[in-house]
Amino acid sequence: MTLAPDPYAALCPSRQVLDRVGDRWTILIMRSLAGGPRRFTELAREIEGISQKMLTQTLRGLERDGLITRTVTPTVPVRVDYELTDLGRSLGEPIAALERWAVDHMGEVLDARDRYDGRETEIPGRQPR
Amino acid sequence: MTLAPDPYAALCPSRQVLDRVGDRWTILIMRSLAGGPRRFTELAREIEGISQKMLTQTLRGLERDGLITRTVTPTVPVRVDYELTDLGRSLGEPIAALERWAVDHMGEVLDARDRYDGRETEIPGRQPR
DNA sequence: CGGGATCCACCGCGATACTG
DNA sequence: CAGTATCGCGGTGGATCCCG
Repeated sequence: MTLAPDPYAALCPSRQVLDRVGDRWTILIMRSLAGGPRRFTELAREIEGISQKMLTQTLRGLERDGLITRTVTPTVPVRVDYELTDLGRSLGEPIAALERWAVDHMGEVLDARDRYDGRETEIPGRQPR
Repeated sequence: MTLAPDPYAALCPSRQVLDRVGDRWTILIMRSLAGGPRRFTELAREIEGISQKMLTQTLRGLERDGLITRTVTPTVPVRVDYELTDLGRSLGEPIAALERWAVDHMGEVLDARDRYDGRETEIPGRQPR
């Protein structure tokens, strides 16, 4: 920690992508934008539960990574549109693959969890019968 | 926030998968285990930078989700082997897709970042030339 | 060897208030 | 409308000690 602040950042590219994709809001925002350009308030409305701070922050990160564009129309009041870039759209494929896995296997995961949690909360001397 | 502690957990299955896959260590552990069963200390050695607490914690989570098995051999000292389940292995595919995207497009992302950061730190009156 | 328990520092994020 | 600025809390993870 004294030498390198984050030794993993430079290690694998997948780590960097996962840091983007893995956070709570990126996927939801990109899914919204997959339906076409969106204004700031539209995104805030479509993505239930997001704070305006996190929306701004995540959008900045996505723009920085070249996954979306931010277009300001200097009317009064100002209008800002966000839109996926080709790069952003290309990321949609692997994400979709992950979502397909989730949908296909979520049942098994949930079952596994039930089994695991059930085992843990058993009273040791008690027979399950 | 007063009604539901986490309204997103129940919303989409992809969210749950991403919470697993997205954290710092899951991918690294599963990649290690893709090479065959591993003991606790082997994992700790292969995955540089992980604390023993996070290794334990992440392994528990993976076991709970049915992605890995934990086998205890009651020798002295005890021996514990971790191994991917079929379910765990099946998750390898979508993850590999994501990693392929990362490798293929990391250059573009990095370029985009440089451009973005460059713009922001420009002195307004100064011409870039 | 393979953990569990505890303590603590950090900071991510929400809430709130203000602005062009 | 689309943000920025500030404050404060809670949870995450590292460090350390202990145990079967």
